[in-house]
Amino acid sequence: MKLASWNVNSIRQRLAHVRDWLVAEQPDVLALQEIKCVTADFPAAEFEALGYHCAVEGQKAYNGVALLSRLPPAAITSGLDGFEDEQKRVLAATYDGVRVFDLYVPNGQSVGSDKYAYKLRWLGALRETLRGALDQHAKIAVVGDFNIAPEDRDVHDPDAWRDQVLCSDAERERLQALFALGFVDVFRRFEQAPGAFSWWDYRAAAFRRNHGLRIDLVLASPALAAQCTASGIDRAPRSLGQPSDHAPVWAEFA
DNA sequence: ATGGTGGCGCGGCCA
Repeated sequence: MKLASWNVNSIRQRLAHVRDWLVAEQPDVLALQEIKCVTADFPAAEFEALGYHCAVEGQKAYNGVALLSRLPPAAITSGLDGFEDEQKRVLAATYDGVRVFDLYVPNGQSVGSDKYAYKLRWLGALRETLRGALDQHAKIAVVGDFNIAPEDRDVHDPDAWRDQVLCSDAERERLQALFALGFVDVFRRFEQAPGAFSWWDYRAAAFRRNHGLRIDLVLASPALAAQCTASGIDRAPRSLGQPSDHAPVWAEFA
């Protein structure tokens, strides 16, 4: 099973890129974030024509997540347990016994802001949701835009980013709390070249200079991580015209 | 350089 995740920054603007990538890479599941449209406006028919099922949690203008899959989704849920939220950031479904969570973690804006406090609360609720899910499912994948660079090697200039949002200790501790549940950042299970990032700011020629962060992750529960055979980041779509600011990330499971 | 670019939707917010 090949699982992938891509923050597309508007599915309506990125439809051609996503369609081309699906045809080329044939993932079994592609989790999308920042679709930036209501569910009724999601171009489901375009993906169904390629043989993909769609589960969509849309929102006007901001956020929004969707799951595209070869198999039909089972047991679709949205949101975090016990966390009321207007913002559509979480969608989960089960495929062939694998529970897949698609996340668009809050950005947090800046350390100390109201949005940062919301991000930390949200990550606390995520931890509780995943702890509960582990009681129900052995094989869980948690994929998406985590808006946290796990370590300094995931940051092009760690000193410049020190204590900034996406890199602060409190955010990294919340991510470590997921690892403490047994989840594994499968990308790091494999040999990777340095400077492997998944997001580059649109400004200041950041992609050309590889001024990026690795903030898009595939986490796997212990039983699923044991089946992981490969993981990577596909930089190619980021170099196309009118790209998303994120690249797709993927992992394969036996 | 207190900037820069991009999306939504049409002024300002968000990333």
